[in-house]
Parts: sequence; structure tokens; C-alpha cells
Amino acid sequence: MTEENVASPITGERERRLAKVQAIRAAGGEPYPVRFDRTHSAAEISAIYAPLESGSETDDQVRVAGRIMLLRRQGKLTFATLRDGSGEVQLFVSQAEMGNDEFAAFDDLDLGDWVGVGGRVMKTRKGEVSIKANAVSLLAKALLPLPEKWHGLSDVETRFRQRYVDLIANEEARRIFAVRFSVLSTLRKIFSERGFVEVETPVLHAQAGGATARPFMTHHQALDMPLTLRIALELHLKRLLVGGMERVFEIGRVFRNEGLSTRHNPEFTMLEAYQALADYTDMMTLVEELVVECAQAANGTKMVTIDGTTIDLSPPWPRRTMIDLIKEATGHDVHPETPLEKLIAIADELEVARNPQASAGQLILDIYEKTVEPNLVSPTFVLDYPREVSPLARAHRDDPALVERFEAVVMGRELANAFSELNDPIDQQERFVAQEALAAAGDAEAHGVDHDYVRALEHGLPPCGGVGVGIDRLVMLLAQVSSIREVILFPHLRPERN
RNA sequence: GCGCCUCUAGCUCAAUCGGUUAGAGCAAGUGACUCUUAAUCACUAGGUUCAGGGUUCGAGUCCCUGGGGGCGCACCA
Repeated sequence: MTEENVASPITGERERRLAKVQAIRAAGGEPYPVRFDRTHSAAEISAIYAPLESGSETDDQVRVAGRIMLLRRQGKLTFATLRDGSGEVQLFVSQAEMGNDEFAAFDDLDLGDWVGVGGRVMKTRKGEVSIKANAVSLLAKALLPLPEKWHGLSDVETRFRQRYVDLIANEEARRIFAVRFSVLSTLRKIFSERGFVEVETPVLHAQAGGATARPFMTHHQALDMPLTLRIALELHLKRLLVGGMERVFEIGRVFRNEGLSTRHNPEFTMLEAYQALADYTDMMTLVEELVVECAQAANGTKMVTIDGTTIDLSPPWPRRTMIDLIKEATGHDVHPETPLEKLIAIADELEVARNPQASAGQLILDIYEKTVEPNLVSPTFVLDYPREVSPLARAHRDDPALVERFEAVVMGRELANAFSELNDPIDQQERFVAQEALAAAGDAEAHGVDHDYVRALEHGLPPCGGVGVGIDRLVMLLAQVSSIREVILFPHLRPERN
């Protein structure tokens, strides 16, 4: 971007600040000096000196650093609000304390500038812990002005395009990403405590698998071959169980070449975990514990409120089969072995949009998604999916037309998806072949046959349970926001154009 | 991809039925002010009303095309 482009919207203010930069340099100063040593964070100062009596001063010399957020100048005394990564602390900058030259230099600072401050801790008569500054140095000059101090930055487009400004201006943005970090670190802690090993598997795949989704395509120049970005973590992680790693998890970015919405970003973060010798019932307990512990860590409560609806995340969550839920919602008995014509009639009666070539299993899933899922508000495990729509899950122990799979649904949204994993290589090969037929028929989201994965299974995948959690959706739930863009630092937007 | 809504100063918002010179607060500049808390007071400056066409005596306002964004639908997690 050229200088003119940056300058054009707010030439006056930027020019004025640039002139200060030049003046500082002309006077032998440095507007962007290297490093600064501080003794305390703003939050530490506030906490340590909270008991101090109002109107009293200490001889405790401290050094802090941060961005100037507010200035309240009143002649020979200026109050400033300094913010660092921990919080805010007030600066008490008096001409008598600083001396005329230093005070004038302070007066030259602008909102948004980063400064290092040395001074003694005091508490004002009104009771605010402050630093009575005796040395202030510019650490980084800001050329662009801050958004409005009271309303902050509310333009949604600017908030996402210029997330740095959003983070400066809006406490809510800072809160949401604190929740996100809390969730991620809690998840890692829980898995670590349970003996799971965190691993990293390839993002570039020769063949996308592990989910039904359209992948992004890319190309490797040196090898002159097409590659896809991964759409799931699943197949590599299960290969690791074949290798004898009994408990593994990965938290990683996956990519799906689909539409954008309040719930979809083309790149998003998945957690997947696999546990040898477990089945999907173990995964249900695990999901309950993960979600509750993350909620406690992030919010200190198991309750969550989004758009006026309050939900209790306390386990145990009801465990209901998809077939029972459909019966309850519609009065219809459905099963993968129900004649296709009958399922079509039911779907049409319920005004369920359907693909003309849909299988019985697909129709049942469509009926469930239309009539049941949106109404599942409090956390619910939906169990036992049709086999055709779950090519990586093992056949149900009691009904081979179904698989041992569940989704955890909260507020009508899928939060987690889990199986008793399919570990029979012959069955897996047949499922892949069935998927390949769908792909050949034009389904851009169907799996192909992953021969190496089948070969891995032929070495013996122990019985295992696996679970996938959409981290962004979990963070949405716990941060209590209704758009995925709020929980992704730099959500995907169309390129901006002038 | 489709439908609806939206875009005015750096930021947050006004502008009656299409009417004359597009206003205000914050931020900025100048001045006053040594206990402020969104400090206060006075004055000043700040605009390609997203872009391009059109209708009209006259367009921020109406129409068309394009762009960005939001919401919903579709796809999906």
C-alpha cells in the first residue's frame, strides 16, 4: 500500500503526528526505541497498592509501559490512562514533579502512543491508584487516531478488517479472545491429565478425507501435483493408534470450500481425540466433562446465555437415539430399512428438502435435521446414525443398519461428533467404495478410497472411540456470542477495494 | 449463489415529503485550568455523503449498475 493510500482519509491528523516524529528525530530523539524494562504491569500496581490510603504517596519507584488511552489535561497537571496487556493504571503527571522540559515533552504525546513511565506510586484524593510520573519516554509513536473513546468501534466491517483497532477499542473483543484462550488451554490441560498425547499431522493432503466436505485445492510446484487442504484430522490420527499411540489429540485448522455464514468460516479449528479400547459412550462422558470444565474455566459457571436463552451445561446430558427423536417430533417410525418410497413420502409430508437420489439413511438424516435438531436447545446427545451417512463409524452392536455415532447438540447446533471407530479394514474398504460411487455420481463432498488408510487398518486398529469438536462453535457457546466471526481473530472477508 | 437491509467527517451518529450553505458529540488545533475519571469552558478547522450513471429546476434522500458489510436461505461444522 502506498503512503498516499494510507494518508488520504485522515491526512491532517496523520501529518501532524508524522511531523512530531520528524521533530523528535531532528532533536536527536528516537520515536521507536528498542526495548524498555518495566518493574510492574498495570494490574500488579492496582492490586498491590489497592490498600493505600487516599491522598497518600509512597517512595516506591516503579516502571510501567503501555498505550495512552485517555488524557485529562488541566494546565500544569495531566491525568492519563495507561493501558498494557494486564489492564489500566492512571498516570499523575505534574509539571512540578516532571520539570518544565519533560512536562512539555509529555504534553506532545498523543492518544494511542506507547510510552514507558517511571514514577512513584500514589493514590489520589479520590482514591485511584496512580503513578506520579518523573520520567516518561515515547516507546512507539502512533500515527493514526484511536476510535471514539465512549462508543468504541462499532462498524462491523472495520472491526473485523482492522481487528487490531477492535482489540484496542472494545473490551468485548478482548473478553472473547480471553475466553478462546481459556478454552484452548483448558482442553490441553484436560487431555494432558488423561494421558493423551498432542500431535500434529499434515495439513496438505493428496486426498481429502475424514469428513464429507468440498476441499480447497492447491498445487505443489516441485512435485507438480495437486494437493488439497485438509477437511478433517481423523484419518491421520487413527493411523497413529495403529502405530500404538493409544490416546492422541490434535487441535488444528481445517479448511472447507463452502459458503460463509454466522456459523461458517472457510478455515476453522477442530479438536479431534482418539482413545484406544474405548467406544462412543466413553466419548459422551468425555464431551460432557470437556464442555463443563471449559465453561467453568472461562466463565466460572455452568450456565450460558445466548440471545436471551439460558442453558445449563451440567451433566449428564440426555442420550436419545435419532430414531426415537424423530418419532417423538413427527410421530413417524423411520429406519434405514424402511422402504425408500415411504421415507420419501414422510420427507415430503414434512416439507423436508431432499436430494432426488438420497438414500434411506440420507433421508432420515434430512428429516432429523429439519424436524428435531433446531429444537434441541439444552445439551443433548443424539445417538445412532444411519450407516450410509457415516462411512468411518463402526456398525452398531445391536443393529447393523446403524452406526455407533453421536452428535452433541446445544442450541440447535452441533457441538461435537463422535463414533465408535470403524476398525474392520474390509468393511472400511466397502464403505469407501460406496462413497466413491457417490463421488462418481457427482457428489463433490464424498470420500474417495484412501488405500493407505485401509492398509493401516489391515495392521490392526485397536477398538477405539473418537470425537471431534468444533472449537469455534464451542467458543461461541462459552463466549455467548452468535457469530463465528466474533471468535475468529481475522475472519475471512472479501478483499477490500478502493 | 439467491432475497432483504445497509454504507454520511478519523470514530459514534443527525439531516422532516426531494429543497437553499450536509449538522452534532468524541478525537484534532488554539486558549484557560495542579485531584481528573467520557474532566470542564471558549473559539477554530475538518466532507468525492462507497463508486459510476440516470431522473429532476434541485439528489445524502428517488431509479439503475457495480463494490463492501450485515441478516436470512441454500451448502455445511
